[in-house]
Amino acid sequence: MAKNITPRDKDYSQWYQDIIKEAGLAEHSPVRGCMVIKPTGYAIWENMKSALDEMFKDTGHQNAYFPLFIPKSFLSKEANHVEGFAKECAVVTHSRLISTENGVDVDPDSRLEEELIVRPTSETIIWDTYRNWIQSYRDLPILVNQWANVVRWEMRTRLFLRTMEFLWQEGHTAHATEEEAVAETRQMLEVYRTFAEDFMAMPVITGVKTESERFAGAVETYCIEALMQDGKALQAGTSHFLGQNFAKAFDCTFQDKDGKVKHVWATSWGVSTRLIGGLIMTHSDDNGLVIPPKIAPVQAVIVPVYRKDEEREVVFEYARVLMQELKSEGIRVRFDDREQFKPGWKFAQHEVEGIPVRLTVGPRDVQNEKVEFVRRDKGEKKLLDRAEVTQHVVVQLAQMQTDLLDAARARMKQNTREANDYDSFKQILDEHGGFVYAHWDGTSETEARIKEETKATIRCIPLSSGPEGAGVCMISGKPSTKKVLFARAY
RNA sequence: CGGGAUGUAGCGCAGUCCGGUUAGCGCACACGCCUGGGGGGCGUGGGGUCGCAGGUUCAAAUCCUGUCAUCCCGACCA
Repeated sequence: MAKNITPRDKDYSQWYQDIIKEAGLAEHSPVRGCMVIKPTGYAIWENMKSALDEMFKDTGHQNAYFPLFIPKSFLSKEANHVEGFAKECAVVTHSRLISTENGVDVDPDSRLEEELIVRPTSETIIWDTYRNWIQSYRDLPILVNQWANVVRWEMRTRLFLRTMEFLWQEGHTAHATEEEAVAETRQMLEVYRTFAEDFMAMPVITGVKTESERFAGAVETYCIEALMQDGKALQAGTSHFLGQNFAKAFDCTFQDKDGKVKHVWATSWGVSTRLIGGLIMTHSDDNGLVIPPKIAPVQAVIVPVYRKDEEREVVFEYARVLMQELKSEGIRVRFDDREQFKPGWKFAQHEVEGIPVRLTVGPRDVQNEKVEFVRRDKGEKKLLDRAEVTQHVVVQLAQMQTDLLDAARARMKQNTREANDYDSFKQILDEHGGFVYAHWDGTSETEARIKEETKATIRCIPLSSGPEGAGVCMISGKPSTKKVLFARAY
């Protein structure tokens, strides 16, 4: 039905790229692995951003901004951190260009005394800064977030899911006690879970990462894991308890109430534009993008239908009054009065773009005081009395929001299975993909072997969901207190 | 970074194997008329250094070398 969109069952990866292109979310830049986020894609990000930002403020955080460039020496201070990021850093070595016959070249005389690293994440520069902000327990906690871009030199990239430069937010907090820092880590994980479910309509499993999947430099990494339509998992957000690792590396101490000098306890947490990829792969269909109303840049579009100029006039008037009425209810509405496109073309295009609600008005409707209503996720047309339109739209936008979450939850449930031995584990992965709960002995050797043999990784050790009960590891037969969550992942 | 594929108008493609008029088609775009409740019709137009750089040749989209980018599969990662 939709031109230019490859059906999911034919080629899921191609479908994903087609959606991004046809819905006008982003495109490739001339530089490998980077993307241009187009206005529609950026509007989605802005909506996500403002919802999250409000949640951060509500939990006591403030925004600040730290620089893009980090002195090379900073990266070497926390051993695990260095090791984790060393292989994917962009390095600035020179500060000038000179004109040549063929254009420009790097001026060899402009070599920097200390090279600069384009931040892959900001822990180091932030902790170097916090050291100066903190002297006493009275200076704590520091609850700061920043919205920024970061660069990680990736081998293989995919629009939104993994790009060399991406947009994100990174929260960095400093606390006087371990308990407080852990509570902060858990609190922000909960913020992410709430955001994913309430705004993105994307159900997630919360849990703890294993040592091998842990953030470089963290003591514990918590995460939200989502399940995409093709049965692959997506890490959608992380919240790290950093212990005193960075405080020690950057000599960040405070004098406590008891007069003793102690190292500060830290957290960091982030979500990125990767979430947009998750959003696409959670709800969209073969006709194009489907996005929850709370995140949709345009929530309702009005399409006029007319033949003659007289009809055009009355239909436009009817539509404009309706638009104002919807606007006054706080609905993001667009009146598609473009002359160059036919109604049928507009219908198809709005579906590709994922506008949640479409209202069609023609001469017949003006005559009969009706409006045609269609919801993007349902597709059925419904003729409404003019008087009930606005209320209906308000109700249906809210309903669509919960319907999308319910549908995604049902799909997650349907694609979550338990394996009690390694053979059935492999069989489930090959036949269905999805989430698989299984017993694991807790060793990284076993984890590595499973990954090697099946491509599945431990997504997390679930916090509150999933099957309870002890058993034995499907590989080693050693005791396991609880099943952990496996999947092949993006 | 290894293996494979691709790059020709804004988009999708043919032409490349086997070099030879003015590089073609569909959609989109501009203009006109008919149209308009699910991607309309007819007509007339505009738009290309064939990814880029070298080379072979009387002659290169086509052959050779290099390079950049994209996609898929691996290794690495949010």
